[in-house]
Amino acid sequence: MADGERNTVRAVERALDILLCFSSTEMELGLSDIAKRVKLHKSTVHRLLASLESRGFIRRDPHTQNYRLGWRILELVSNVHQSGDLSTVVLPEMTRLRDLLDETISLYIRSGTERIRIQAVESHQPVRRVANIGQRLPLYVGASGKVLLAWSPPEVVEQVLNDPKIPPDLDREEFIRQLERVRENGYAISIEEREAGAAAVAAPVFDRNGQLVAALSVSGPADRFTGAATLRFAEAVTRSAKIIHQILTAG
Amino acid sequence: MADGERNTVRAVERALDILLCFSSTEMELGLSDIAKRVKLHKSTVHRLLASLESRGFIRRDPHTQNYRLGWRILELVSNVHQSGDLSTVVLPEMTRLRDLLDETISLYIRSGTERIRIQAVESHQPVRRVANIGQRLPLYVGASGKVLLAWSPPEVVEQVLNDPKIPPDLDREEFIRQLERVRENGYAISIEEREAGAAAVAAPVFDRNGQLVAALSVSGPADRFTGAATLRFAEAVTRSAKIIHQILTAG
DNA sequence: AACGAGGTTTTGTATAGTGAAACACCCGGG
DNA sequence: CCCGGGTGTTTCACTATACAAAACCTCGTT
Repeated sequence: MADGERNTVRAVERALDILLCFSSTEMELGLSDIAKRVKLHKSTVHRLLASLESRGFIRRDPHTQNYRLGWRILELVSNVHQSGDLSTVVLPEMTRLRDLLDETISLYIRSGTERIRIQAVESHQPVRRVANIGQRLPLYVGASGKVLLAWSPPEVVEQVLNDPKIPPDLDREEFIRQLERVRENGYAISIEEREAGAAAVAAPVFDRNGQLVAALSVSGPADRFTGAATLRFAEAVTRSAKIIHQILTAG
Repeated sequence: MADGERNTVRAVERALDILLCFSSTEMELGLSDIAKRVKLHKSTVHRLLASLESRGFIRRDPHTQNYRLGWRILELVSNVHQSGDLSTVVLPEMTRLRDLLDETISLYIRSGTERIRIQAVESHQPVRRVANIGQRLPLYVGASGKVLLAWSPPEVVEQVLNDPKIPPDLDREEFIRQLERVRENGYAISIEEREAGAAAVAAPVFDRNGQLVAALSVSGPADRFTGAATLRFAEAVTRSAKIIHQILTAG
């Protein structure tokens, strides 16, 4: 349904692709910039931008006249999270876990062949893992990715391993064995696997029906994720995942 | 340019109107619901929703199959505010003011004939003003609205007073006199003007060129906004507005 | 069974969306 | 001065994309 190839409106998809140009670190973009990124003619982009601007999703910076995200996004964001939602319900326990470990706590869900960080509580330490809510990351790398795959149906693992973006040298059988190990351990560890200098430990969060709903992770600089600390993190994150499961079961 | 009547793409505007159905308190909506709200045929709405879903702006709740805002909004929101931005720069001072007064502090900008709350720090009190970032409100009512108009060009005041949404019984001359009074005082007070039980005091924030950029307001339950307290709030909010002006001038 | 509610699919058509070109403006260099 | 390169804005001929209506499907209720 949501594969984007059927029964959709091309003009709308193009406009949304323009909007997504602003989801990276770029703050302001000019018309030609955007046209290059989305590979459309300038005049088409100009019109699509005018449409986005007409509804407040895009605005023009008063000084530079470059395009920026509009305030309308703010208006919507309070409705993405809502009470009773997973991302809201888990926040107190994530905050408690952050206070216990003083590392950055993130909650990921799987969306297709990616994971999305839908909630985060950052460490207070000067050197910490920065955690942008909404960020999308691969599933085939990192502790949380492995947790999300370890408890997903085999078709999902297959789909991920068939993703063209996957490194050609990834050993499928070794990867499957890793997922088995994650299931046995009940958590996953990654040391500088996705990003140099960064490490994480993640545990699965199950809902009231025993279905995987999210991965809870603690992440930070790799030099703080060694031997005894890693085990301590694993215990704590696993315990919190169970507490969240109880909350979801009771709620 | 951004009046939405020229050189825009109708399909895109329609899709965005659908997205805006979710900006009120509605969390989930069905196809027929949405079609009624935007006054389009079901099949059109179905296609537009599929387009929004293809890019992650809309998702379907796994249990109810109703439509909800997608996670993509989260991904964008971190780019609406950015360091160096007004809404980011003022946050420490707003937090300090909230801690001083223990009332909700908001920052509004004018956008056309409306005001938008672009930043907020809520009171800790059990009964407090709730402040949703991104909310749009009229300019012709409320302390912040009057502040934003009092320092706007006359054409803007004219435009606002000609807005069809304005109450027919609004006394234009009295309103103009109120704006003059606001300019003399250097702040505005509103008691149960926009909303029963709620009151606010607001002061103007100027940029380095002496141009009005925002209104800083303190708001809460009306019964806490009486005589001496109101004056105290006025002094404090005006002082903070000046501090913000200094920050903007220095930065 | 019929009916009404919800959502999904199909289809003919005309108009809405498109891209290319022209235009406007700015800047820097010769 | 002209030229070229960059930015953004406007116009217009053309056609295929977006549309709405109808049909269809499922489910629950009477």
